[in-house]
Amino acid sequence: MKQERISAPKGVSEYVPSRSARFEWIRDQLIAPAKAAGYQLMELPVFEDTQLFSRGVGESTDVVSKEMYTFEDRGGRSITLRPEGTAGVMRAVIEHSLDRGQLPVKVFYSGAFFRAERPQAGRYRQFYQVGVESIGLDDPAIDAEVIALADSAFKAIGLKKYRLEITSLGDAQSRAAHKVDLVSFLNTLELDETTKARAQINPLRIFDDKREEIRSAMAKAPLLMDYLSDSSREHFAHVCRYLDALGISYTLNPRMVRGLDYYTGTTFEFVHDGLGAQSGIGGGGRYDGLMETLGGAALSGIGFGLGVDRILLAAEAEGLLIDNQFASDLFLIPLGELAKEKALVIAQNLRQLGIVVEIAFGDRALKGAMKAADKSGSAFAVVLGESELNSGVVELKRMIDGEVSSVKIGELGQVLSAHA
RNA sequence: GUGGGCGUAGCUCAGCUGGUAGAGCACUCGGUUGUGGUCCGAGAUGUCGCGGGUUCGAGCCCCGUCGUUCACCCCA
Repeated sequence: MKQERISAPKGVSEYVPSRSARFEWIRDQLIAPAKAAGYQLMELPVFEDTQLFSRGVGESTDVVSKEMYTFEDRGGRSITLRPEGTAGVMRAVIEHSLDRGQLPVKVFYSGAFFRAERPQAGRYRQFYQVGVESIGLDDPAIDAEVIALADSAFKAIGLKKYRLEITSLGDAQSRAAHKVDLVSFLNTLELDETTKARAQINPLRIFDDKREEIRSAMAKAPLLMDYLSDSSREHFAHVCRYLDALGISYTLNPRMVRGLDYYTGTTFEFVHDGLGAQSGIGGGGRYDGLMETLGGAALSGIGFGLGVDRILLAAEAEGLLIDNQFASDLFLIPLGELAKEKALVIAQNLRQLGIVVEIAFGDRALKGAMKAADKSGSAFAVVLGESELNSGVVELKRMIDGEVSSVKIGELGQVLSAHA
C-alpha cells in the first residue's frame, strides 16, 4: 500500500549529494583559519533554557521577541532552539569555569541554528553557522585577529565580491550620551506609527531603514562615532591600524545596526553582493556586558557568526565550486563471485593506506560498471576477473586518457599512493 | 507577521481559445565473448502539489489549502 509522503518542515535548508560536498567543503574552509589560530571546538546543545536568550540576546530584539522556537518540555521547562551561538558559548564558559584559566578563552563552533522567520533566499528556519569567540581580554589586536579569521576563510574559498563594514558602538557611556541626542533628533522628524514604535525599542534601528525619505532625513542624524569616549576611540583606532597592517580592506559604516543587543565597541559585518536581500554572510563584534548579564565575571569578549548557507550561495554565485574534489582514487570492478569477495578485501587494505576506493556492486555488465567508474570521477579503474585472480596482476587504467599499466595486486597501494 | 510570482517525469521546461500528457538532459539495457567518455537503438518513470467547485469533459477556469520563490520586516 502506498503511504502518504512526508516532507521536510517549512523553510529548512538541507544538503544531499552532490551539493552536500560543497557544503562540507565551505564549512571546513570557514573553520580552518580558527583552528590554525589555536581556537578549540565547543560542541553545545541546540536547545537551551529560554532565559539564556531572553536575557543574553535581549528581550527587545526581533530575534527573541518573535523569531524563537520556544516550547515546554515534559518537565515543564521552557526550552528554546538556539537562534544564535554566542549566548550558549558564554553560558558554557561560565558553567565550566573556562574563564578561570588562561585568557583569552578561544573557541569555535559549527552547527545548526533556528529562527521562525518567513523563509526567503538565503534565509532559512534551520540554518548553519560557524562561529568563533575570544573571551576575557580587551586587546584590540584580538578584534583584528578575529576579523582576519573570517576574512582569510573567505579568501581561501575564493570569494571576491564581498566587503567588510566596520564601526564602533563604544562603551556604555558613549552610547548613553549619543542616545539622548539621537532621540531628540528623531522627535523632530515626522515618522509613521510603526517607525516610531521601532525607534522606541532601539533608536539606532532607524539608521537601517531602506526608504529613501527616511534615509535622507537620517543623513543629519547624530552619529555614535562622534560620541565615543577616549578609550573607545583609541581602541577602535588600534583595530583599524591592525587591519591595515594585515592588508584587510574595510569601509567604515557609522550607521551600521546590529540586531543583537549585546554588542559594544568594535562591530562588523561582511556583506556579499551576489546575493539577494539577505546579503550578510557574517557578522560579529565585541560584547562587554554579556558575560556578567549571564551571571559570570565581568569579562569582555569578541566573536562572529558566519552563515554557511549564504556563503555557499555566494560561492556558487561567483562560480567558484568544482565538484570533483571528492572523487575517489580507484574504482574496482569485480567479475564473478570469487572476484567480488577478493575485491572487498583489496579495497579494505587500500583504504587503510588512505586511498579512496569504490567497488562496482550489483553484478552489472562490464560496460555499465565502467560507466559507473567514469561517473564517479575516479582517477583509476581496475577490472578484477578470473585471469587477474590467477595471475595476481591487474591492468590499472588511468581514466583521464585510458592509459593502462600492469600492476601486481600487492603493489596497487604503492603505485596509487605515488600518483596521489 | 504583510504583500506579489510560481507549483506538469529525478532535473529544466513545453502543453493551442478546456477534449483523458510531451521534449531535452539524466537513468537502465543493447549495438556479438572482459573495459568508460562520442554516436546509434530500445526502455522505465507522472494520483499535472492537495481538496473542493463549474462543465458532457479540467493540467488548463473558479475557490480553498499546502509548498516554493521574491520583496518588506529581520538577520547568518
